[in-house]
Amino acid sequence: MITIYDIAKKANVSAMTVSRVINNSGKISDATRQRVKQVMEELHYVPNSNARSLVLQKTHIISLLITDITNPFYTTLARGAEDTAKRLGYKLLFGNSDENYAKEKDYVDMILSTRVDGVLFAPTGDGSAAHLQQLQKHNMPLVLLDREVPGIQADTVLGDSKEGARRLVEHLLSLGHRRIALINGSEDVSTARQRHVGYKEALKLNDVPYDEALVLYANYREIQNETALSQLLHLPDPPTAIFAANNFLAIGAIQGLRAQGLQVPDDMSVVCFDDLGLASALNPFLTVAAQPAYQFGSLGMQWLIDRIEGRSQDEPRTIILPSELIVRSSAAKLKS
Amino acid sequence: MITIYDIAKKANVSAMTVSRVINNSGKISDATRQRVKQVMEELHYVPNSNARSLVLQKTHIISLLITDITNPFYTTLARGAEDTAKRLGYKLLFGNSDENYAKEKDYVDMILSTRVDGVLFAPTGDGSAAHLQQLQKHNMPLVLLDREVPGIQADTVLGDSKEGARRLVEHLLSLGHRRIALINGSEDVSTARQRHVGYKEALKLNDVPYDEALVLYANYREIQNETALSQLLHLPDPPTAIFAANNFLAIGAIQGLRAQGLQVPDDMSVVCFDDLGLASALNPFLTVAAQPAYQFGSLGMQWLIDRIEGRSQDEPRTIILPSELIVRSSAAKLKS
DNA sequence: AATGTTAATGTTATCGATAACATAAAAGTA
DNA sequence: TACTTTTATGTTATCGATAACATTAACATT
Repeated sequence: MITIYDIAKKANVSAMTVSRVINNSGKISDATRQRVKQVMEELHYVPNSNARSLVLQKTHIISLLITDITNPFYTTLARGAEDTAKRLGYKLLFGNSDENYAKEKDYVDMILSTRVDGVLFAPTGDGSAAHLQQLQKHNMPLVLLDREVPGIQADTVLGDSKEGARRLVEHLLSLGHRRIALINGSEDVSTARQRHVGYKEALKLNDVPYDEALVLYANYREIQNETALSQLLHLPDPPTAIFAANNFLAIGAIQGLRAQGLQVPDDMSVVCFDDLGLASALNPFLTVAAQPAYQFGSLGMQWLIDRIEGRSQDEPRTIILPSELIVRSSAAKLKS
Repeated sequence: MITIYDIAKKANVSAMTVSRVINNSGKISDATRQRVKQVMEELHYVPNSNARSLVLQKTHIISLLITDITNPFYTTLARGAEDTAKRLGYKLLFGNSDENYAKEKDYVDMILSTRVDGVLFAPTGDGSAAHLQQLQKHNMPLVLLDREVPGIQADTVLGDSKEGARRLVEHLLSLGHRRIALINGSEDVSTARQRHVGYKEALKLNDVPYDEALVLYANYREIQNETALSQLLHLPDPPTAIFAANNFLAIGAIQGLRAQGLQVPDDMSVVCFDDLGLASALNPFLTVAAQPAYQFGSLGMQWLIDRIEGRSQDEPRTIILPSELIVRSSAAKLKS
């Protein structure tokens, strides 16, 4: 590989002069600048950012860790993060934890050893606390996305899980449903807990009794969950509607219902959190609380870079982004 | 940040000894090994991979460049690439060119300056040749994904665009359609050209005349293309079926048809390349030629690492992965 | 006992860049 | 003219790790 020394020799200057040309720093005569630039062109010189990072103590790389690259919520978020990073002169080192603490830990080690400038972190769940502490111990600038983690103080971009859940459930209530099941993510994840709270609130506000038997905790990625579903369907007084805590759970539920010969929304209404990207474009079917995924990424990245570049207050900021209730056709009036 | 020198001082050894402990190289007494390890734990030492890369001339980073992070084909591919990279001890530096040559160029510069060990490259189109040449000039190990680029010799993982197209069109022909439109990606992209060839072949084999007016070249990401569509619909003898060259184009077409009050498949049959991920799970509607996206990524990564680690022959390999025709309900028998 | 081996550790140079300090030549000033 | 200032460039040390080459000390061999 070509180094500044190769350039320096061929242009008859010192390496330092080459460095100055590259960085446009110091004073250089036009003649040498031209000459150096020409040699760089000729030899197709590309600076070695490892060497540069070593002296500058700055990589201009930001790590983005998400939990599921196949979920449109996260890919849209990633796009927001990427666009903003690029605009502000940072590269993205990308990781996918797969909702798996062991993978997440590996990525955290990688992040630290790569000496990235900061991390956009969508935690797997409360168990991410150890990993986040590790990052903070090393003073790694950090912004949390989508999920809070008890015990961790950091800039955080959240969605309005409670409020969104309340509105989805109230939508079902307004359609006449009284037996509404909640198929939730893991109890270990803040959004799942908040959606549960919103669900209870909606029931309470409308004087509908809360029934523990209608609430299931699964895993946000568990597309198929036959047992959970048939458990609900075999209750003495089964639900007439399902509130799924995210898009994958909703699809899993709908597939399960179909497998049992039940139609949505005729035999069962279904609503959920998070829109479906392409799927909704093709077939506007699911009634959802759509979160501003792109904004999660772009705002989070903005905040992170603010911190990296010292433009932030000391105390962490938190924002709760509103979601939008999109009423489509997967939930229908209760047949009396 | 803690360095090996901090460890060395506290453990009363030289930096070299610490390095030996870290890398398990050379001979070290159990006593010192223990002591050094303990100090590393205490100080939460994490090696600086920039420094390491500088001496070793190896980053253990592989760059993955895709053209559209919101397309399920590419996210699934990314997953395959990531899983394989991780298994073989490499990290992923991720980039999204957005089907945009300028962005692609920026990423190529980034790739070179980061001194990654290799690149998995899904090119934007024939215009990527310049970027690929730049990489090859620097001897960067390279595997091309999904699209070939004229003039570039490299390991390449392709889908069977021609064959897949032929089968999709023959499926439409078998349903009685004779006027079949092709809404294609840009002529600048090898897959679009191959799909065009497959389309023509199918017609020829079945003695259906080829009509230029039925063939449109768009852009793989152009979800909405009203003019193109109405152009087709206003032909003297309009098509009864559409073969869209990828999933996005199909969705765009279907949306456009709906906007005109036309139903799929009743008023128009639609088939396309590439499955839809979630969308198909929710609503098995589109008849598609599904490509093994995960395998694109995992095989490509495998090949790339083979090259990086010197386990490959000199001459480039090419593989063409078959696609699977999934017949669903978006294409129906022609009403006579 | 003298010498050769081996095991365990240390020293120095290096990767490719930049910061900080140094210097020579040109230009400005008294 | 002598001296200061400015401009353009060069030298050396440094970032944090590892390779290659020392150097001890302990042990084996004749």
